[in-house]
Amino acid sequence: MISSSVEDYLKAIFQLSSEDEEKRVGTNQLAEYLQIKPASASVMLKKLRVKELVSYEKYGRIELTAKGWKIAVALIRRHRLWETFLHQKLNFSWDEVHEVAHDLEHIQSDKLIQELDKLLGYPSHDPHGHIIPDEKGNFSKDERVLLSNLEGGQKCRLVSVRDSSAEFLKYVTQLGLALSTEIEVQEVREFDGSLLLAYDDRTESVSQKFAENIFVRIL
Amino acid sequence: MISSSVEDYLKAIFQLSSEDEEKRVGTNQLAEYLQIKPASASVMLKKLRVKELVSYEKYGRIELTAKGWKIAVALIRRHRLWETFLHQKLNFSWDEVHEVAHDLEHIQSDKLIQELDKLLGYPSHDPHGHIIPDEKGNFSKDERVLLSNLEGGQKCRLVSVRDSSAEFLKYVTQLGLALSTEIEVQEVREFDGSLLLAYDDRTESVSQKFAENIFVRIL
DNA sequence: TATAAAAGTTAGTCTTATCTAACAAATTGT
DNA sequence: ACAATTTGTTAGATAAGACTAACTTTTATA
Repeated sequence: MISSSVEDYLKAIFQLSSEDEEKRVGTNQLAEYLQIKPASASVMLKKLRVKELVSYEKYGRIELTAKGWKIAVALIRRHRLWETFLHQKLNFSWDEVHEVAHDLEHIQSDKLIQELDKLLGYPSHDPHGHIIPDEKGNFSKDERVLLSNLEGGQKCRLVSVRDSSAEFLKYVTQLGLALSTEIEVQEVREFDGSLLLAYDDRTESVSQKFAENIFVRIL
Repeated sequence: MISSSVEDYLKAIFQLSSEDEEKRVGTNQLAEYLQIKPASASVMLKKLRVKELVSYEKYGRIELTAKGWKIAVALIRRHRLWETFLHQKLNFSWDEVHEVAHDLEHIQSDKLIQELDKLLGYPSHDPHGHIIPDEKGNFSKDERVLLSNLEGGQKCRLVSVRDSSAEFLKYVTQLGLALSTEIEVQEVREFDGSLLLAYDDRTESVSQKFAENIFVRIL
């Protein structure tokens, strides 16, 4: 009925839209995210519009319709449930789950997802700390903030990562950080925005860019 | 690297070849099995030959090369492990597992399959009683025979089904038969080959065609 | 053994999703 | 405000895998 490619496009638009509330999603950005050429994205977007999955005017900002949104959220739900499965049941580390989950998420079977959810005990978050939408597509939003927004002296708990690439996750792990690690921001350097962090009896300095990819809950 | 379509073809050739040891596999048969037209199969076969996955001469019988065989067996292993997973962990009945497993089997990740195998406790058979090849592609052959080959008075145990279609499996279930049911063949009618079976305090008559799709071990 | 039927192949078309090259619109900067 | 840059679009090509229609080879049968 609906192809994997189409699903990927919708999910990508969703992800890009939610990264920054008010940032417009454009053809180039989408193409870059999907690792294809802008021309290909442009062609596909026209088809998605015909199918009423996205809405936009030529050269304008791209948005999902209600129909497109539903499909995207269902896909995210499936992706995160599979990631959780891989991590929880099949001993995949958090930097290994993404690729395989990307293939698994395209399998269309309501029963499969419902039962998977049950098997995992209806988890609320995936191994990267991302919220798993429920069957109706409800996202319980949790108040989290980027580590880069904190100031010296504040304490927080790591709740999720923004970048789920294996590369970044390995780096995080190497630093001894994980979900729910309690962190104290000891200092923020004006000069380059780097932060000095204290956690678990260690002290590490991280770049601003790093901090922009870590979500925390302030304590 | 290797597409789902190619995998499907190889698996189909394998299945058809093992159905009847000495029956030749042809284009039409393959097409019928895969639910496509013979012309499409013909074109694809040419490509598979170029890739050295099958060997045959024009208009001749189709056979897998060692390379093709390996891929087919790996696919069967994945298929049967997924079926077992769906049945054992996700409450799918034996007539529901096939379709979803068909999608799942195409996901390529060695770790995924290894860990799945471990999670399931290294099962030897799938929910239809079919042997699951090991990682090296070893098939421990078990001596089983078609129910249709038995004679009146013989006792046996149901070990697997030949047809895995939902339709057939529902019928089997409806008759109160399942894997490991102990059956006594009370009578075989010369006239139409139908059998009178006794098992679990009931007596049922089944057609020859039905009996040709049930594998048993003689007791 | 000649011929009809069955089985298999080839040629050409279609769809989906990609690409490159060329072009058009929008945005930015001076 | 107009040129330069960035962003987006169109046209035409390609690859995979399916299709139909027409043709060829093999097999079965009268």
